[in-house]
Amino acid sequence: MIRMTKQTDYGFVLLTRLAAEPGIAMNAPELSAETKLPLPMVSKILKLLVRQGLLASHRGVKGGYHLARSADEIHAAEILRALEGAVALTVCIEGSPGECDREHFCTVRGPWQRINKAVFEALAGVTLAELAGETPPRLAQLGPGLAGAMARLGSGPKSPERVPATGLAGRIESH
Amino acid sequence: MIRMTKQTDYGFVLLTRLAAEPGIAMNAPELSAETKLPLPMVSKILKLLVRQGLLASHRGVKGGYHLARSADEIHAAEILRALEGAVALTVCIEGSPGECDREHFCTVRGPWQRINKAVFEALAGVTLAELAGETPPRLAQLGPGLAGAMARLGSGPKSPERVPATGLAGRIESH
DNA sequence: AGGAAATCGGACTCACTAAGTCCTGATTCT
DNA sequence: AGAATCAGGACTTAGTGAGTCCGATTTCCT
Repeated sequence: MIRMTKQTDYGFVLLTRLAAEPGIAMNAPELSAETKLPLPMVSKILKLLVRQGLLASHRGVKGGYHLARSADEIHAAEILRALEGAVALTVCIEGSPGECDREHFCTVRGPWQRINKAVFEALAGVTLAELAGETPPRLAQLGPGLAGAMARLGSGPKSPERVPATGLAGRIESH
Repeated sequence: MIRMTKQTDYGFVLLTRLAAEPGIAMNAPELSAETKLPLPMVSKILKLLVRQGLLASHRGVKGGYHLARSADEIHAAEILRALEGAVALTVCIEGSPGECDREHFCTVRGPWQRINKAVFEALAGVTLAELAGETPPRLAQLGPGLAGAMARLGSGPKSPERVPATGLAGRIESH
């Protein structure tokens, strides 16, 4: 089952939340409260996103996080790479020779590169703005909001089952 | 780092090998020897592929495995689903309502479905025949052949480092 | 100047699952 | 009948994702 990690899942939720109100900075406790994600986790991911250049931070009392760039300049592939370290299935990429012993006679190379490229382009074609776009900021603020479902998942009676974190991470049955 | 499991990686190697000589059945020890993959693992994966309908098996002394269908009727998405159980990143699929609490107000749904679809189509667009296609069967038989690189990887001085099995499983840096 | 409230960076534990092995039984050919 | 093969589990081990926590640093406010 190929799926993204919870960290990435959370990351999308956090970024989406921040993108909902451009320019406004939020700190970790605020984001944790709104998304119903555990604070240490939120903090960890925010730090990571800063290091990866997707967020900018401001320290101190009135500190917080905000998007490093406009939400329509950040696409899903970038977010995935920042959080997962990389995106897809094979190592056979044009840019990295020497990684694969089979390079010289590998017949699978071409098709896999095609697959990788298609996957990457699909991910690059979706911006954070689109992901957050239709959310009325009001809803996100008051609501269950963007990560509303997490409340239920988070408050369940100690249920460490294999429930995808936000419901984002999961699977695809053919179609 | 999103990547497929070794099991899937191995599965592709085995299927590609079988596709290289259509109609000819091979048993688990033969496949293990040619691909340099550990026999128990090979056996395990072959059994799985039979259960998933990609391979057909014949028991007994002259038993073995062969493709259940023509290699150009099997595509990568199918193989991935058979081995990974599922293919991609999100659970928000049209066919499965109720899986996600956020369904009603989820703004991320549309774009993620687009991503999922694109990924799936990329995978569905590559057939096993293409993956195996350009391999001269001769080479696969004598050669290092399709899984030749595994010899080196498998015979290394006890190195359980994070080396991708065949070099197939790995990552994509943007491009 | 000093305290409060943030972020930053890292080390750490725990649990789950992928990876791999092995054993027993069922089937088929010679 | 016997040998070779697939079938279907149970089982062990190692790696990593998930989550927590702490000390250090920076910044605002009084």
